[in-house]
Amino acid sequence: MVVETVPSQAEVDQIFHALADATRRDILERVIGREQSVSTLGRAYAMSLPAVQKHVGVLERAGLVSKHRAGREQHVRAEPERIALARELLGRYEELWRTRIAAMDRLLAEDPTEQKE
Amino acid sequence: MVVETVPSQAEVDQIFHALADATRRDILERVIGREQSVSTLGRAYAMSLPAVQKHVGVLERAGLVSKHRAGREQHVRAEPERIALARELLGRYEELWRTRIAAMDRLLAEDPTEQKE
DNA sequence: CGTTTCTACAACCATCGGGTTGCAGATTAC
DNA sequence: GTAATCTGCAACCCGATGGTTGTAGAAACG
Repeated sequence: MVVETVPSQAEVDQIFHALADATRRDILERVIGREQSVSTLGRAYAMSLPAVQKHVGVLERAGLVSKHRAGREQHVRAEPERIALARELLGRYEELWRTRIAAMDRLLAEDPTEQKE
Repeated sequence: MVVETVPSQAEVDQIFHALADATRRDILERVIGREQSVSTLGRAYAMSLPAVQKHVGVLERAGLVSKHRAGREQHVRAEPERIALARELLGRYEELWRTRIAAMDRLLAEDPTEQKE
């Protein structure tokens, strides 16, 4: 069963903004289905650790990952439901597209001379 | 049949960045299945026309809309395939998630004492 | 023709984004 | 206790973004 909560525009902004960076998408890929510590992630990229921390922070605020402390290290975990939500949002556009196209076809079939404004 | 072209990271950046703004998402919604001129779009928002033009430009560079001149006015049209592409990209994450989870389950079933590094 | 409308582009400004370095707190290892 | 590791945060730099105003070209209307 699909969760029916409608996220705010600001939340949607955050989700897509978080996805609009190759490093963040790569981090997301790495932690899907297998948690990784922040420092482990940090070693994977040619940038400073604070930079990676910031990326994780952006993903976390978007709800795409969550952090869980395990001793002195912090584990990053993907949140698949949030990813699914983003996909559903895009699905709405496609649904809207089909609806509009269908409506247009129906209109043309009913009365080819009329123009809907 | 699904088009199998793999977009560059920069293209994916552009696509998600274009989607990370409420005004742009609204523009996209408006032009799905029904073209609209730039000035018509401009009248719909509480901002200057150049601002709306810029938003359309961002959507256009991301491939989510295209512009077509009709006399003196320019019509903006949504590109549903590009939206579908974005959705498929997110679908890859979910697929990866299922794959990883399945692999983990299989590993645990085969040898519960071993820990994969 | 002149006027209006639709569009485009340049310049400017404030804010944000992604990167850096440096410092400090907690936890683990020795 | 001391040292090493993992993390977090603040300050800073610079390029990109999102908005503005102003100017100008091209097409439609009178």
